[in-house]
Amino acid sequence: MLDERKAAILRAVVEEYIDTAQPVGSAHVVKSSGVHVSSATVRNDMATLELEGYLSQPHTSAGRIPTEKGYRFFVDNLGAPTALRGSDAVQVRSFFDQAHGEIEQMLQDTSRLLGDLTSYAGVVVGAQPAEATMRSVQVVGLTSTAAVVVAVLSNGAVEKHSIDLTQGGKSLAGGIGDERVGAASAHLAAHLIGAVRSGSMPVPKTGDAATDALCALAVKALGTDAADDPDQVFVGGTSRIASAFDAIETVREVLGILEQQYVVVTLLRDVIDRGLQVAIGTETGMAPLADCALIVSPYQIEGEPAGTIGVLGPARMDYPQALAAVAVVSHRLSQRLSEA
Amino acid sequence: MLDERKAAILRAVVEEYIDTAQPVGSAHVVKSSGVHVSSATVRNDMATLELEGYLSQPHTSAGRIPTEKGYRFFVDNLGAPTALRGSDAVQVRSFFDQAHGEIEQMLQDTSRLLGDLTSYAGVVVGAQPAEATMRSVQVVGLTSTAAVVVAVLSNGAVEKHSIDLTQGGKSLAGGIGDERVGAASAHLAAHLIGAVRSGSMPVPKTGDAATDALCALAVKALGTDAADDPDQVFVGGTSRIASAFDAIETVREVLGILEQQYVVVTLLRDVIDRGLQVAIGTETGMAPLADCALIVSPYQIEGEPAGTIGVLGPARMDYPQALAAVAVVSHRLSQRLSEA
DNA sequence: GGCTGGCACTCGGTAGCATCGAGTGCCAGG
DNA sequence: CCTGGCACTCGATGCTACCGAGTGCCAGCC
Repeated sequence: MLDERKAAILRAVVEEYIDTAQPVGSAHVVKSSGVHVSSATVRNDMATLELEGYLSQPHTSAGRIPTEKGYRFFVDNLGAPTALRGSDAVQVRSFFDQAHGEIEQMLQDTSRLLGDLTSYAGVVVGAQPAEATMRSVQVVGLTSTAAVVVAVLSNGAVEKHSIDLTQGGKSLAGGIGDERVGAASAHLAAHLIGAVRSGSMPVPKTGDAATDALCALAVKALGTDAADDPDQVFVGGTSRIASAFDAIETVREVLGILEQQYVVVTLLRDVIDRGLQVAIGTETGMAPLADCALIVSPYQIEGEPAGTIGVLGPARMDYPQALAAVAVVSHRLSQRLSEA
Repeated sequence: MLDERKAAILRAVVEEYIDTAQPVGSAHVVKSSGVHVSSATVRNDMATLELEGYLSQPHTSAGRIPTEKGYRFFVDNLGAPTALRGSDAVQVRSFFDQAHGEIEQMLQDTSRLLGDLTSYAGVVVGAQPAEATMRSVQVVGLTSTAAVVVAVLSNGAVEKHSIDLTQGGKSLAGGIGDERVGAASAHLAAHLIGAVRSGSMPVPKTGDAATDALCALAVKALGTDAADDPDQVFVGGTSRIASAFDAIETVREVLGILEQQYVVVTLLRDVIDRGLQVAIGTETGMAPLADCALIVSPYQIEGEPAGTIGVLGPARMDYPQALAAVAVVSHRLSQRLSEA
């Protein structure tokens, strides 16, 4: 463990570097850290901190820069969470007061809100309605070989899946008439409404091969894990990534990551699963994010874990501010989604 | 109009500049343009071209760069459309052969495909099902003060709108029971199925105030113009924007535009409405896109105009390649969406 | 033992300067 | 009207000198 003074020095270096993106020298630390010792003493301590891996030096005659370990110590020792800036608090409040309508739209807007609050990229992974029960199930025929299943879940989510009837084996080979679609729709409604959505929902046979085949396709479509549903990832404020790094190549790589919804979901889930709230650099597990930090927080609906929000920015991120933003938004979002 | 040789010189400058991003000198033009005159002659012509606004000079002793007008002349005189590169043609073919499932997913993937083909950002604006008829309308209650209307349209689109019953005036003030939701659902289905979706769909009164109020809310929700539905905009390959410009500020601005779905829709629509296929620089009507070019193409479903695809890249874009990509993808997409 | 003032040293950044060369404009002659 | 020739421009490149922020270390002090 670091002694009091070294911790203060480290903290000062991190804060200064976050602010200026310039290597921090011992003189600056003396001015800003509140430790009342000479710069020579600070230098000695900084040398030790470098030896222990908290700081590094871009070149001999420059100041120090925090390492990943340095940032980690910093966030682990932040102490009491900061409050949001007043104007930001107002923005969050008015956002959630005005929020209404489609949940997807709201989550998308929330990702943008996170971006606005932090000047980094905001990410929202939507609720996985795994535990929801079905309120309505309906099959609607479009052509003789295409149909859609639409299900409304108890949490208000609407799921839609296309069905290609040519996939349904020989009993559907010739297409299917409206009456059988109707029969299948009624049959599914009768047996699935009230059931928990899952990968294996038993539906009894009707005796009619074509109707049963259609039901089977519909059930299969409905059972597809919603976590794989790419509509459930929302990223906002990506343009801010361009301001966060000066190496254009880094910008490209980070944007490339954010484009891949599946990767983003996995990333957030991994971090949450490891019990982290903040992942710095290699802690994210993704090489292109070596210069990034990620802050995550789960949110709940009616107390049940529902999804994750996060902020992705440079490792030299304003952690107190970003942590506050993520915490507040996660809290307000949970509230908002639970009250409906 | 430009004489033969000046046109050839201009073409050579544009092509070279697109390739290298370096100002092009008279000597290079002689080598690459096929005009068999001396560099001095080319210089004279280039001076004229500059005077007429097709070229500009970053500074006195440098080569020439195409102006917006120069690019415009270039694309207007491209002649026969180029074919896609072989490998790209294969990629398009296999993409559409494998495409299946949800239309939203497919459009999203299409935007990514466009990005891959051109190395710029791909944009797809989804079908506006304004002309579609309703195949199914359903109201599902969630709580005593919230419900959703779900409509399936003849083109396979599923529309979902949340309804907040507290907005429904005093007849709904106390919430509403399941039986009335059911009544409203049946009533709407009876009168709207088969109707063209529009902003004003008449629904007769039932005589029950609460049911009528709910119906009114549902109809209003359904009538909302689908063009405003932000789910209908898909942008892919944004990370490539980072490679397309060297000024990081430009990257930020362009990404900022692409983030605003409403702006993107408007942008594409404006360009299409002006009858353009290519919009260069200020032709886009957006100041931050001064260094960009946009290629658009509408696509059809069953011969009916359905939406727009496009590619946004730097003004020094590989126009032949990008035009070919947009044309082919638009064609194949139309085909694919019509066959279902 | 730990802190401090002092000092020599390092090395990236900047300014000044000469040089280079790609490119131009122009002109006189074919 | 085209061309070879030529003087000129001006960004890019490379060199040198220098500055200064910052370091490491040491001898001395509390």
